[in-house]
Order: sequence, then C-alpha cells, then structure tokens
Amino acid sequence: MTSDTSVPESGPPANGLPRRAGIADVAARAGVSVGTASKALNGRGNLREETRARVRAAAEELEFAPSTVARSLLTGRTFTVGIITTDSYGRFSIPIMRGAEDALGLGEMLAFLCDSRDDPIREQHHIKRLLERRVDGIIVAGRRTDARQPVGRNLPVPVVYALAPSADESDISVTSDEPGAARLAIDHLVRTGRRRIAHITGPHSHASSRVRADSTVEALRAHGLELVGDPWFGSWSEAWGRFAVAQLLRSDPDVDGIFCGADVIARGATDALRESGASLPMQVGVVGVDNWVISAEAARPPLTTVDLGLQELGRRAGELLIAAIDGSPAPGLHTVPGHLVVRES
Amino acid sequence: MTSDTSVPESGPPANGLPRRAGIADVAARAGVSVGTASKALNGRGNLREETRARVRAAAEELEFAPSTVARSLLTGRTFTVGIITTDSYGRFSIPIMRGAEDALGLGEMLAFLCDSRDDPIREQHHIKRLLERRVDGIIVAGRRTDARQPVGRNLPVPVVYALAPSADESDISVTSDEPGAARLAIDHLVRTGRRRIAHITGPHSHASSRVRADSTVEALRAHGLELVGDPWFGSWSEAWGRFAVAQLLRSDPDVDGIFCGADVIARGATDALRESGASLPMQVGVVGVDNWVISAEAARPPLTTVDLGLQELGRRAGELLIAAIDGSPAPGLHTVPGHLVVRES
DNA sequence: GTGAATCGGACAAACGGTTTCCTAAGTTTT
DNA sequence: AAAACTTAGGAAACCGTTTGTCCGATTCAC
Repeated sequence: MTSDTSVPESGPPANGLPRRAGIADVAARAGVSVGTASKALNGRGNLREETRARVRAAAEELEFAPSTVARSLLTGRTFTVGIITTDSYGRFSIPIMRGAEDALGLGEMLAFLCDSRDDPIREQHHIKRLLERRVDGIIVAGRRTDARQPVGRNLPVPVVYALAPSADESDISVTSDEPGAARLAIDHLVRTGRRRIAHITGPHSHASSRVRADSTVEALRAHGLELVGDPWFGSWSEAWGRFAVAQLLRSDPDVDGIFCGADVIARGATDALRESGASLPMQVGVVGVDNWVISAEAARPPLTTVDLGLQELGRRAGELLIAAIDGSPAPGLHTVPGHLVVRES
Repeated sequence: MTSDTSVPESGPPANGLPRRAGIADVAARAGVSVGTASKALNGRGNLREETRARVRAAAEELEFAPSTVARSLLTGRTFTVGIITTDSYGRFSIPIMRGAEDALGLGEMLAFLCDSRDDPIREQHHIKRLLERRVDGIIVAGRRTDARQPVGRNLPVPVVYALAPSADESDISVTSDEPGAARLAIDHLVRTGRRRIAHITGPHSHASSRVRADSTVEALRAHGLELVGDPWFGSWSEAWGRFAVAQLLRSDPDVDGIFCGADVIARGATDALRESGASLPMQVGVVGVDNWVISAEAARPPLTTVDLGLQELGRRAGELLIAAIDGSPAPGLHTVPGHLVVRES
C-alpha cells in the first residue's frame, strides 16, 4: 500500500474551518477504490475482512462522516421531516414537538422546525420550502382541537395533522380525547364524594370548550347527576376563573366540585375560593385540564388535573408519519387518551 | 415544439403519492435542453426572453420545485442549520428559537431542531448527525447564563452559543446583559420613590443569581442606597417568593421595594404581600425578571418586569451565525440588552 | 494441467441539478 | 461573397455517494 499523507492535501481550505474528508480520501488512504470503500463501510459486497478493517481504520483516522445529501440524491429519501406549528412554540406545540422528536429520532430522522404564526401565507411558504428540501413527510401541529383546512391537495409527501385535525377525513390526523378528559375529571370528582358539580371553561367558539362541556353533562348523567347551573363559557385565563367562581358562589353557594376547562382557569378558581374563605379541598374539589406543571404545581393547593397526553400525541403523530412514509398510511382521525394527575385540589 | 403530455409519464408511481417533476421534465415540455432550462429558471446565460418564458411556463404547469439536495451537492451549501437546545423547549429556548428562526428565515435558511435534554451524549450524537447532514452552522442554546464547555473542537462549521456562552472565549457567544437587567429594575424602583429595597432571587449556584445580586448592590450604590439585608438566595419558584417575603416582612417590615430575580418569584412575593395586608403597589413596589407573560400578566397586580430580550438574543445568534457562515465570524462574548416592561406592580 | 467455480475488488452509471465550454446558426463588416 | 462577430442553446463535466456489472486471480475438482 502506497503510504499516503494522513490529511487530505489538495482543495481550498479558504476559510479557517478544517476541510472535510470525503469517501475518496478514505479510499485513497486504505488503498482501495471508492466503490470498495463504500461497500466496506456499509457492510455490502464481498470483501475480505482485512480490507473492511483497513477501510474502517482509514475512515476513523480521517473522521469521515458520509454526506447524507449525496446519499439522499441517490436514494430519494432524506430522513428529514418538517414540523409546522401554528402556535409559536406555545403551551401546546412544545410537548407535541418533544413527542414527535422522540418518535422521529428512533427512525433516525431529523425535523425542520417552521413556525407559521397562524398565517396561511407563511404556512404555504414553509410547505414550499420543505418540499424543495425533499422532506420525507410533514407534521402540522395546531393549537386548538377545531378542525382546520388541509394544508394542500395532492402533496408529494404524506402529512399528519396533530391536535387540530384536518377537515378532510381521508387525511391522517391525531387529536386528544376530549370527551375522555371530561369523564376522567367528573369520575374523579364523583369518586371523591362531590355531588354538586359546576363547569367553568373557555370560549364557546372553541371546539374543545363545547365538546368538554357536553361530555361533562353526559358523564354526570352516567352517575345520575346533573350539572349545577349551565357551563360557564369565558376565556382561558385566571381572571375568568376568579370572576366565574365569584358569580358561581352567589348563584349556587352549595357547590362542592368544579371542573375547569384549563389549569389557568382552575388556578383562578382556587384563588377565588380560598379568598372567599372556603377550605380546599375539603369544601370544594377542583379539577383542571392541561397538567401544565407551571400552573398546576404553583397553585394553592396544587391542582389535580387531566393531562391530555400531548407528548404522547406528538409521538403518535411521528409514528403515523413514519408509517405513512414507509408505505402504510393510516388515514382517519386517531385519538390519544389523557390521564388524571392527582394532586391536592 | 413537439406537444408533450402534460404529466411526466414514465417512472414508478408505486405509492399513492403524485410523482414529482424534475428539471428534465420541464426541459422536455419546453422543448429545450436541461442546461438551458436551468439557465432560464435562474436568470443565467444568454437566452431569448421568449425561451425563458416558455421554460417558466412549463415549470409552472408541472409545479416544478428544484431539489435543493441536488443543488447542495454541487455548491456545498445546504442553507440549513442545526439548533441544539438543552432546555427541552422550556421558557428560555422558546423565545430564542423564535428569534433565531426570524434571522435565519431572512437568509432563506431552515433549522433542524435537536433537544439534547442536557445530556452530553445526546448532544454529541446530535452534532454528529447534523454534520452528516452538512448543515452550514450550529446554534447551541443553553438555559442558564453559566458558561459551558464548547461542543467540540475544530468542527468543520461555525457554532454560535446562545444564552450559555462557551468557556472558550474564541468561540462566538451571545448572552443577556445581566448587570443591565439589575440596573433597569433598581432604577425603576428608585425612580418611583422606593428607598428600602430588598432582593429575592434564585439559587446561589446559578451565575445569573450571583451576577444580578452583585449588580443590584452596585446599582443601589450608584443611587447612594444600600440593599436592605442580604440578597435572599433560594429557588426559582413561587413558593420561595412567598416564603422569602414572609421572612423579610419580619426582619425588615419597613421595606418598600423588592427586586425579584424571576417573575415566578415576584408572583409569589406579590401574593404574600397582598395576603399580609400590604396594598400594592402603593406600599411596596415589586419588579421581576423574564417578562414571562403567563406569570406576569396573571399576577395581582400585573408585574412590572425586566424583559431580558431573549427573542432578540436568538435573532442576534442567527445573525452572528449567518455572518460566520459567510466568512465573517465575530468571535467573543456578545450581549443583548434587556428592557423594562412597566405594568402595575 | 485444464476448465469451472468462487472470490475480491475495480469500473462506471446513476441521482438532479448547475455551470463551463463549445458549436451552429445569424449578423455585420470589408 | 468571404471573414469576423454575436447570439442562442446544446453537450458534458461535476458534486459525493451507492450499487450493479464485469474481470482477473485463486482455488478446486477432475
């Protein structure tokens, strides 16, 4: 074997950055052809073990890292997906992204992050740029459970919708089990002896508010109970929680359980209850939704709440996308179950 | 011109996904060679305007989207960067990512998102995968302002450290202006007539706690004032804020201003003050740090707080990275200033 | 010792664009 | 009308890797 220099010699260093070794450098150093080097490193072809070892050693010494872009060009796969979030990395997209990254990481895929800021134009722009980059698939993560318009027809790659399902039922969507969340909350309240239960939640314009409210009534009925008063639709804020509780205590002072549509509302509710002199959780039980640790653990008392399983939802979205990429799409609306996190409220 | 079929005809559709048109299809449809089609679309070469138009029309009809992976192979640039966050998309990395995406988007770059979960092994793994994908650069976003070990020596691409600066001063780092943040808070308290000011902050083990505490003392001195008592080091939590205020009111009942090292602490502090019967902001002024809207706006009263400019920091990191990629690295520690957000506390 | 089977590795095509070089017209000059 | 320029567009090289084909050299059977 002709002894080569240990560093790739020619080519412009230009900037201060070190030059990258290519497979040609490795092959030269190991004294074989490029094709042989490739086979040696990928376990293909018929090669003597000694040759393989020699090539591996050369690759090691040169810190050879094969360019996936060259490989992609050949195979048509980039092992790359795009995640488009409409939520500016807010409360919902964060756990979804985490879960998705988990699932994708197992498939050795990396995710491009795109924040559409809920602007359809930005969204289209991102889709275009993702397709130019030949991503293998796209996840569209929403911020509400209301159905949304599909991101495009006849895209050349599979798309999975997370949280906000696509209006087109032949698309692949994953969302949270809203009725189940309401049941978990009500079952817990009833199990802990509450009988006069009220419901304070977000805007009536949000699908999840309406669905949860309906499911709450249903879940109570299954226990032979009626909701105390009507559901209190308002906003996703502590102030609304406080205000609604103040009103509630006037109209129904004997309430002993409150199911809140969000942790922030529940936190406002507990504050108002406490300040009205009620002792928690003895007198009134409160259950929230989100298990948003920041709110739930800082509340007094710490909130019992329904975790919607958003991270699991993200993971599921990643898995469904990978399946679709591999040729087994599972169209339709999938749901992931939530679970109750019992704290002290 | 020989009239072609409007869709690329040959090749395996295989899956249900539509086939993608390549530049060869465009060229065929426009009745020119591949090279000419490329020139027409990129505004190169000497072509009749009529030819360009014909090619553009063909590209349009075929929804041609040039593969950046092919282009990258040739140019060596992928217009792609990696963002490694140690923070599981927490409070700090979110605004940083937003800012970085802003800056990178202007350069038509897309970002791979990698969550290292503060695990050096995961981090190295991500670095390796990013380099295989030939990213043009890497942003490493930390979660504290303590300096950290560099992510590797002699990497073939530029790296910018955000929030947590690299211990190697020849690396490129951006962090927040901690002393400036303390000054903003103290100046505001003094300007609104406070004279007996205390400081409640996070763990002594965090650089930002120590730096802010020292700078607080200094800023007070500049006004001819002394800190009331010692800085209260504790944890970044509401419970600590409440506890510290309870103690503080016993040791120094005449305190009229509190600078808290975080909004969560400040929120705990305002709760404890309010519950002790103090009227806010008349009797005691409170200033936090973070401008974390969720905490700051839900507090009673809404918190006046120092915004560390994390989104701006992310943007700056993106800009510095782009500059380094373009051959003009700016090594050293850069800082971005914060600003005061005045609410009612 | 000869032919067949096996083995190890070189060679070249391919992926999808961009770019450089070159040629065949058309246009101007003398 | 021939020489000198322009102009428009084609042919081919190139980027870095994988992979199928093919060929020379051993080894084996007879």
